[in-house]
Parts: sequence; C-alpha cells; structure tokens
Amino acid sequence: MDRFVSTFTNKIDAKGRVSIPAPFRAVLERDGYSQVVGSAAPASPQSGGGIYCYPSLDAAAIDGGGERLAQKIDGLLRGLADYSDERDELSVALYGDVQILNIDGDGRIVLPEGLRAHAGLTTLVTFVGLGDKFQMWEPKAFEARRKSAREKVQEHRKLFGQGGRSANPSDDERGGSA
Amino acid sequence: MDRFVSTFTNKIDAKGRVSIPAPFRAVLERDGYSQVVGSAAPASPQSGGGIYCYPSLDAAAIDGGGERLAQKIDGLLRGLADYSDERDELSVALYGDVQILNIDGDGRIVLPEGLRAHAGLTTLVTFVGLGDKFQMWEPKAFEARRKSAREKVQEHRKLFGQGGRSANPSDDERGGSA
DNA sequence: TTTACACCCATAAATACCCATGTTATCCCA
DNA sequence: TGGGATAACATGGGTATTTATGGGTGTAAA
Repeated sequence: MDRFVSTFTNKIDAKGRVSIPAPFRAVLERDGYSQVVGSAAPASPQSGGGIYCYPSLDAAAIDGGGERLAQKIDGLLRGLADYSDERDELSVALYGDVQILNIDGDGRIVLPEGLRAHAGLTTLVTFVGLGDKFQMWEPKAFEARRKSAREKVQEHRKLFGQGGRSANPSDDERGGSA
Repeated sequence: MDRFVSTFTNKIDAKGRVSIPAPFRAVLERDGYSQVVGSAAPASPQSGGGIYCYPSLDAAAIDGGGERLAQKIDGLLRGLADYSDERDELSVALYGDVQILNIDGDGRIVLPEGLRAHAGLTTLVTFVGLGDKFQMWEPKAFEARRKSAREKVQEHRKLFGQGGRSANPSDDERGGSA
C-alpha cells in the first residue's frame, strides 16, 4: 500500500497555486483519484477527482488526501441514523469543511483563502506525509512542531530504554527555503 | 461516489434567484434531478429538472438534493408504515413542505417565500454539502451551527477512534522521517 | 390587466487549460 | 569515470472557459 511519506516545501505562486510534490501525486494516482493528465474530459470537482482537503481540527494545518481519506470520512458517518439531527450536525463539520481541490495538468492546486488562512500560509507550503493522508503547513510552524515531536520521541525512547536508532535521516527537503 | 461537500455562499438577486454552486450542480446531474411530474423526457428544454427541497426538521435551514434524496425520504416513510401515527406526522412534516425547485438555464433556482422564511434568508444563502444532500442556511446562522458542529466532532473524535481522521498529528508522526 | 415565472442575453471575475523556462537529477556513451 | 545529452519537476505567465450575477422580455396563470 502506498503511503505519503517525507516532507517537501513548495512555493505558492502569484495565482495561489502550489505544486503537489511529485511523490505525493504518484500516491494519489494509485489511491484512486482520477487526474486528467492530458487534455481529456475535465474531472468535475465533485466527481472524486482532485484531492480532499480540510482544516486540521487541532493544528494550524490543512489535511489532504485522496479517495482513501474520503472513505474514512464516510466511515465516520456510517452508523449514524439517516437524517437524524446528530448526523446532520456532524456532517457539517466533516463534509462542510471539506474542499475538493482539482489538480491541474501540471500537478498543481489552488489553495482557497479559507484554508490558507487556517494554516497561516503565505508564500511557502510544507507538505508532510502522514501515511494515509498528508498535511500542509506553514514551514516555520511545521519546524516548531517537528521539533517538539522529536523531543517527545526522545523521551519515549528513554523510557523504553531502546536506543537503537541507526541514523538521523537526512531531511530531503527541496525548494527555496531551508 | 458523488457527494455534496464544501460550503459556498451565493447571493439572492432582486428576483429571488440564487445560483446553485457549480460543484453541486455537477453532483445533481449525476444523481438525477427530481422531475415535477413523471415525464421521462427532460421537464423543459432549458431546465434539466429540479431539486428536491424541504424545510429542515431540526434546524433553521432548507434541505435539498436530487433523486437520491427523494428516494431516501420515500424509503424512510415506507419503513415507518407500522407506526402510522408517527408516519403521518413525518409525512406531513416531510412531504407537506416538499418543493421541487426548477433549475433555470443558468443553474439558478427561486426560493419560495415559505422556505425562505423557515431559514431566515434575506440576501445571502450558504450552501453546505452534507454528503448525499445539502442544506441552505442564512450565513450568520450557519456560522453558529458550524461552530457547534466542530465542538461536537471534537467530542466524538475519541469515540470514532483509530483510523479516523486521526487529526492528532503526533499520533501518526514518524519519529523523524525514517 | 397584473403578477409571477421561465427564458434569454450580457458581463466581470474566477477558474481551468496550455505552453515556456530554469534547474536539478539521471542516464548514456566515449 | 567524466561529461554532455535527457528527462522530470517546480514555477511563471498567457489565454480560453466557467461561473455567478444583473437585467430584459415574452408567456401563462390569476
């Protein structure tokens, strides 16, 4: 199964577009999102093409993914009675905040104002692979979070007393930052 | 699977018309429009049909959708056949105020006074995708709804449990980028 | 007639589509 | 093994479509 891994930082251009890191695009293609590579019939936004994005509930970031992520959202609602008030209300948060961003022929998306604001994005976006989904962060904000995450991991290591870490993986970032 | 997702806010013009967000129209086209009378052919040369609408039972909003929604409502009532009291009530509540709003050549509908009053609509309408139906809200009212919905989701998130939108980044954080 | 509505056209703005370029990593061959 | 040719990718920008919105007009119902 393909997973989103690694982090990449790309630029938001004057039109608000960002390139999705090629490796992520590859995962998305397999994940069952249908992209119009050539000049075939355009996939409509709701057709299941494009990527699913929504503001992260507890972080200043945007969550994104393909069909698999969409299915998970569906799964959360399954089991709730049809047309119950509760279901409607949860749907608002789960579907209402979702945006389907179409990927253009060059592998780019446009980030709507709402999402950009939530993540505090201006000119750069850091794509972070999280397995089933990925997140889009403002580079500085992500660095801070990554740092704290590492510290937590270190603590756990000490607790478990297993130091067997082979090497500090070199971060394969690209783009103008760093 | 096609679903209504995302939210859009459009304007009600002087004639009481509102544009249905294009992505929703795309879903409706696949879903099948509701026909006013059972004519196999398109209802009218211009409009492909109409959308199935009724005042939301639990909220100051209008529920809308296509054939799928119409079928579900039907099914829901059929299932209640035994409890005729309840069925009658629901029938009245649901069918009584159902309207099929025709979509004009430009993708717009006219909101009847009754519906508009129920949702407190004046000049703006917020369309909210809820999966297999959508709702129309007065923007301010919707904001409140969205807020409470988000809170509810926060509560329920633990119940939904693993595998869901794990939303807590540190849950699936890889310790570095190995 | 008067009113409400369906239909038609016009337009600005947002969006999708297309092609070009610089840069980097990769490959091939001498 | 070095170096030039090649391919992949991120990025910039021009242009054609879509979309939302406003308004005019005919037509059918009241």
